[in-house]
Amino acid sequence: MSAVKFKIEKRIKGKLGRAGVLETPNGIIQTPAFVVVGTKATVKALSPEQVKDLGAQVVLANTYHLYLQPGDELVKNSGGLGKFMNWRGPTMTDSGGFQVFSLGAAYGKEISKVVKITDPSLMIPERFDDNNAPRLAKIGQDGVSFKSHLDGAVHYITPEKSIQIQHNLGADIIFAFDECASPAESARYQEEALDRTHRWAKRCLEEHIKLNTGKNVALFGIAQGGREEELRKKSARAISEMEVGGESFDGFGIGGSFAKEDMSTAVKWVNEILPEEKPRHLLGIGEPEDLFMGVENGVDLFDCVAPTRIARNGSLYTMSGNINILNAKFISDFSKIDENCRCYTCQNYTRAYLSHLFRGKEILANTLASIHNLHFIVNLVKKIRQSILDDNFEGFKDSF
RNA sequence: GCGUAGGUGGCAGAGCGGUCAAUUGCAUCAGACUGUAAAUCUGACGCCCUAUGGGCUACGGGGGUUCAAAUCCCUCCCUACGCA
Repeated sequence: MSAVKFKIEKRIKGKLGRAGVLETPNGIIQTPAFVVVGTKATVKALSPEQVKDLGAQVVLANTYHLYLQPGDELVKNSGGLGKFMNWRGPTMTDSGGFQVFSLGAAYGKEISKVVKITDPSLMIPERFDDNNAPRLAKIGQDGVSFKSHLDGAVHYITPEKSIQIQHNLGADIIFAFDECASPAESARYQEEALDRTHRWAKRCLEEHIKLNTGKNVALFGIAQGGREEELRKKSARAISEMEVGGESFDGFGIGGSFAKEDMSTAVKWVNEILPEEKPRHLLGIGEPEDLFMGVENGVDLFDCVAPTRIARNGSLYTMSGNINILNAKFISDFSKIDENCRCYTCQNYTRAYLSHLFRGKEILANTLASIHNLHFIVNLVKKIRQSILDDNFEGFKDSF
């Protein structure tokens, strides 16, 4: 029996998209939904009340970060992630799999999970010095050794360890420990990494079943496969069919790197295979246009650091594109960030004031900007959901 | 009035004969950011042009020494501190 209940309420005709309800022990999530990222058990610059008020339903924290600081045992002793950070609602934790990438192959390089260069041969310079390039995460026999970015201490994380940590953190939904392979890696490596992720997924499931007796935690498996159709489909099949003693994953994450152009096809390949009665989470994706793409292709959950990160750097979402509030033209612009926005920031402050706060490096700038961007994204997904219920997804998408 | 230390690009502050249109920080002007190494990072920043090159004007003002001066000398102006 699954720890979470997922019910599909309505589908987009002729597409994979759907609107549903995901029930967790700590509350329900109306999907599609945007999961707000609170890596270190805090949504940067915001109080949980502010996160709630802007419309967020669920937050996602990170295994690697909380394991290093303050430690998963401490979070457990405090009563669990939700209690610890005073978030009354559903919670999730990522497994640390992304850090295998961000602190490993991507460390010190200009590669991220959304690829700019679509010709793989042009990316070879990024991998030529793989063995010499400094990195904080190295893949070992049956796990990954992380050199802490905080103090340099080495920690070996295995799939079992990640699951143990996540059970200690105590979120409602946890993820399998995977390898988010760099898009700059060769085809052969992608295949190797995929097999490794599958082996790890099995071990995660085994460990989870062991630890979940008498508990009610949901484990999502992660489909990888980079940009290759064959690998994507292979992974979707492997993860959805994976079973240990009759038990399988409660839902799925779609991980790995994409190019903007082929993100939709990649997501489609995967979601056509994943069992439709279980929820799917597109990991780390969440620019406005990506949300339509994801929902249309069957994604139920998104998370992304972009809204909060770019907010702290002065970029703000508007219906007519991003603005950089630090630009000189906003110094004495007394209009709202976005004319029709109903967020707390737009209801009470002007662009000129935000401009002033950013220029003065006032911490309130981060708070007000984060509220606006999160409100924009969280509510955009809510509107998309409503459009599905109203049989008007295409219409809403076009109007946006 | 005398003595001492100084006057350098928006600000602070290096440089003390050629490699100086001038280190660096801040400010300014842009850009980037997609499972958070992130309140971070990158670029531009005297003027002009046929612009990975060329020209012009510049280190308080004026004059001088030198092949060559932000750097040395003279003089004037200004600032800070000390003494009358």
